[in-house]
Amino acid sequence: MSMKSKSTSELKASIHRVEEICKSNKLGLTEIRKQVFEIIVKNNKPIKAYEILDTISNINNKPSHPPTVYRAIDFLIENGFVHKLNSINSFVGCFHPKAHKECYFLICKKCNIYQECCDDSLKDRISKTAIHNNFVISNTTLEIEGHCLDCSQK
Amino acid sequence: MSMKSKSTSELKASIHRVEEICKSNKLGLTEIRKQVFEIIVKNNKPIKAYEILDTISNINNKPSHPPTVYRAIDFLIENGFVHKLNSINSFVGCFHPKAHKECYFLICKKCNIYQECCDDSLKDRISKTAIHNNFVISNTTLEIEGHCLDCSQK
DNA sequence: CATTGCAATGTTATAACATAACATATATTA
DNA sequence: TAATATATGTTATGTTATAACATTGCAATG
Ligand SMILES: [Zn+2]
Ligand SMILES: [Zn+2]
Ligand SMILES: [Zn+2]
Ligand SMILES: [Zn+2]
Repeated sequence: MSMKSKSTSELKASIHRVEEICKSNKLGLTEIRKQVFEIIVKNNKPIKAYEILDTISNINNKPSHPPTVYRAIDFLIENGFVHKLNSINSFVGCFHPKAHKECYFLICKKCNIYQECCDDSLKDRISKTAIHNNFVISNTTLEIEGHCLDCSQK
Repeated sequence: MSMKSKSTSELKASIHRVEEICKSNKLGLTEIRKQVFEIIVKNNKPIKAYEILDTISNINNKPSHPPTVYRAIDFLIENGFVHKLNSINSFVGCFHPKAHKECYFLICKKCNIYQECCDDSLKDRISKTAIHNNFVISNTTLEIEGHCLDCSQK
């Protein structure tokens, strides 16, 4: 599996999926929340909150403020549509929302492309480590930084 | 293995170990760097940069500034004596510096105690995931948040 | 023993990331 | 419609981290 960016149809499907989930779960996918989600997924790479802020300000031709963006992000994260990458203070779209609670990531330091890598074997291994330490997991941050195939060949 | 805090003798050993490593590797363990390391390891729990700043200002009876603390932290991280927990913007001491490049963590959200959990099986699993994705790892953030045994029983 | 170079620290300012608090608007629903 | 809840606007501020440049102290070189 290479770390290519998403195709237009994948993006559209992803947006549509979020709309459907919101509809069937009676979640208010407001204009702002939808805009923020689209900005994040269409970016292909992890995006920063203030980049989203600039983008949304440009789109709407009027300045938005940090709380607007952070609130939308909070909504999207709470519902599993977006993840925060703590190691780089950035946000990415989830391409399999509701599939599982946690997602793990590969992040290329060179081209900034990222990839979700949520194998079960990894999940199991983390789970076993927790059990071995009598620890009850509530959430996991796994962010693997390095170089993707393309970038390590250059 | 429970998540108890370190004993006084463990702390002393940890500080002594860093001194020895610096001596034999000709690393300048200056007064400030030593102070910051001691503040971090003696804290037992993840500590924030500005808490270190306050502590060091009190100890020396004169105000220190952010760059002073961040520079010391950088030195300590570079040499593997301290880790940053990205999920909580905090710093912890390493109790087996140079043993391996990456450390993984269990962090109790209730009592804030943390535990390094660097099993090889976990490392291998992460390594396999990277290989499977043709990805070359440079550094890994694995932070498992939840509740320790004591806190989940309360 | 200058002088030069370098590593570390001091200092000031500001950048980057995030939230508090309260006002206003918009949508539900009684 | 009135009451309630949900979402957004707005201002200000809190928190985390770094840039940039001055100063110090110490050791290598001539
Ligand atoms: Zn995901
Ligand atoms: Zn790449
Ligand atoms: Zn460690
Ligand atoms: Zn605990």
